[in-house]
Amino acid sequence: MSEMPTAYNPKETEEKIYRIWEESGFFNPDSLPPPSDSQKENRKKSFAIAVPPPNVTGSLHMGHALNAVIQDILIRKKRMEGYKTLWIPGTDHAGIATQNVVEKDLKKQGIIRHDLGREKFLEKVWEWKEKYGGIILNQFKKLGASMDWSRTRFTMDEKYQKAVRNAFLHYHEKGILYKAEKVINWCTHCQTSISDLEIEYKEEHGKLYFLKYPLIQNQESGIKNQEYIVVATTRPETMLGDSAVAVNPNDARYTDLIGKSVMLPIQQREIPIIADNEIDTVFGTGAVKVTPAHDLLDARIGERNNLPIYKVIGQLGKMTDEAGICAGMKIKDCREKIVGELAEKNLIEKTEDMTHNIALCYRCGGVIEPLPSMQWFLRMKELAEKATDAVESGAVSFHPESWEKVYFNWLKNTRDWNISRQIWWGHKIPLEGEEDVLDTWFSSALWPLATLGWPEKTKDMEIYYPTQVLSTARDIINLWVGRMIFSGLEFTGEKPFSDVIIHATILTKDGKRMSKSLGTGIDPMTLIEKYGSDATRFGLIWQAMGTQDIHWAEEHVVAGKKFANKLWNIARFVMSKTNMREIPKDIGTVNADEESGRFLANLEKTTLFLTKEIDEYNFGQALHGLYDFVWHDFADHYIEYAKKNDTKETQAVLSYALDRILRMLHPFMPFITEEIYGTLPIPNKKLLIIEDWPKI
RNA sequence: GGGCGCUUAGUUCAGUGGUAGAACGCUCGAUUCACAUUCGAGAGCUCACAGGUUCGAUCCCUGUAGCGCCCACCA
Repeated sequence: MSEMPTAYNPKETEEKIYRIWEESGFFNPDSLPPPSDSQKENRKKSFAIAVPPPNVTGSLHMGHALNAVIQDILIRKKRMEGYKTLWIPGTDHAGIATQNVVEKDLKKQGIIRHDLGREKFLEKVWEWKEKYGGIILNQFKKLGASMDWSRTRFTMDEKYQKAVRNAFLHYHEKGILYKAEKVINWCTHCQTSISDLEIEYKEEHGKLYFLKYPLIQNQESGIKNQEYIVVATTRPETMLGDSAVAVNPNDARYTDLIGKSVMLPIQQREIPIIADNEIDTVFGTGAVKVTPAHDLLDARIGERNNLPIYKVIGQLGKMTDEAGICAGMKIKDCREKIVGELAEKNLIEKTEDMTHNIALCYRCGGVIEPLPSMQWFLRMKELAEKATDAVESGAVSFHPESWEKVYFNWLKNTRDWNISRQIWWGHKIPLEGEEDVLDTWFSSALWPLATLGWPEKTKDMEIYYPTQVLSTARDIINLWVGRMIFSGLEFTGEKPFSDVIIHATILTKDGKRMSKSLGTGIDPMTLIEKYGSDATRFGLIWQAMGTQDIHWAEEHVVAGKKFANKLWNIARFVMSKTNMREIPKDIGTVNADEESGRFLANLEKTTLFLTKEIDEYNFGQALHGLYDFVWHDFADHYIEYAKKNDTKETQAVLSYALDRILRMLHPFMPFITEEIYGTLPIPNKKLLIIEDWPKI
């Protein structure tokens, strides 16, 4: 005890302790020592988590930190309970996102991607990956994550490429992969297609133009007293590519006009008036100009009615030759010109102000143009059904359960998945003559499989698949979780994991999104530097009470630091009072007085509560309960009592309680508990990380 | 347009069909004796609002308001 300073110093301790853990090899389930008697039964079972691989675009943010701590708590508890416990680390190549940050970085040096050429550019990306991938993994260590580093994976490492190739070819042979020219979301900045899930919408003030399309009047038409049909649009420039006007078949205003034609102004093209059920009778005039090339709804209408496609907007966001008088112009200029022309011809009935959503790329913020493009698609129907069944049957469950709705909703409505991307950084499509790469989520979808060695029939697959827990943020439930579930089922016939934990989102104190670019982000590493890793973990979990978003408050990290110091001093006191050589194995043998009995009953109750709350993924509740017990019941109350009643019995209770508290607290605050445990004079003790979880 | 969540102390949040809680902050006091990163005491919440169910509602139901999020092709 005398060698323990009065204040706990995390800096000195944490690095040392992490090294001891790494050297022990206990993060790797293959090198666990033989189980204790109480661990024996569980050792037959495995408990595995594949960490959601952070993008190699930068460093860990608060969400990563919270998620890592949640997983580490589960892993550490299971390890103590005796399970073959495996936590697989890794990083994600993050296609577009990484390509973008590297491009930005090169731009500072005045270099453009195309100057370098594909090969040289990819070298630069790999350099970036080495640097930032390393930083990220090191940050996990700082957080105390007990990951098996010998199994570290990257979504583009050699074996992973094999897995991706295998998956692609499987779908291909199965016949649910097809190549087609369809209207997709095209990012004019990234110069690639992106999936529906990669779009962000931003509200913008704009105008709704009411355009008059002249009806073609001839003897057959029989049209009387009506010269125009009026269509409403926010994008007048796309009229250059119109191939029809559509109305709802039940719209009495237009019944007579269905089957008739209009003369498309400027282009001077005769186009039909058709009926389509998807037209909303309430919006605008109830008559819609149909541009099959540049709108997803119009594309469907076009397909149903066999309309010709006029591609008037090109991949660079400029008007094409088919745009006639606007060929080569920027979209904005074209709009001005078209509006001018139409106004001159008196073909604009009116304009109205309106706010509407414009589609932006979730990575670069560039404008998304829907346009026809030759792409690879994965047929989703059967896969979505598999993914739905897995959750409906209870094979996979969400925590909190309410997220299942979000999941089902997407699967029910999802369209075929555009999996090809026209960027450089990613998995190449494994077919002869194909230059494109795969959507980064195509490879992410294989994460739980590929990290265990699939498609090889590895020992790891046998032992650890399916994994148990997948913990992540809500915003990638569909982007990632759903796709992992159907991939797992498709390739192994088994779910990839059984429990999906959707953790809270960390916001700023006033409920705003944490964002690096807005300067509202907090760096978890700064907190660790300032308060220590245990305190940071404490602060994160303390606020993670459930589904409620966290309005981040640093004072809880301060509380964590104080708590660590409290624990330190509890240990100093207990060691000064007792002989820890004699921790009673079974406290039932201690002939305790009434006060001690009450305290011990509380200890049992807390153990029970804690175990239950962790098992139910209520981490905040678990920590609050434990904190309360340690500080108030143990320190404030029982230690004070033991000072006044310094007997063999109270000493036994003190040492018994300290030992157990260290075990219970270890998943939450692993460094300090290991450090204290290491100073206890107990013969033949092991590292706390593999000691028994207290049994009730 | 659909769906979801939230509203409880100054702040961040728990919680329960029957005296309303924690942490931090605040006030007052203590202190050689594990810890001042401490200890003790205390002030502070008509549980968003309005109805309803109930012997009893902060909790259950309905509605209203405010805030936030997700999904969707309002051209």
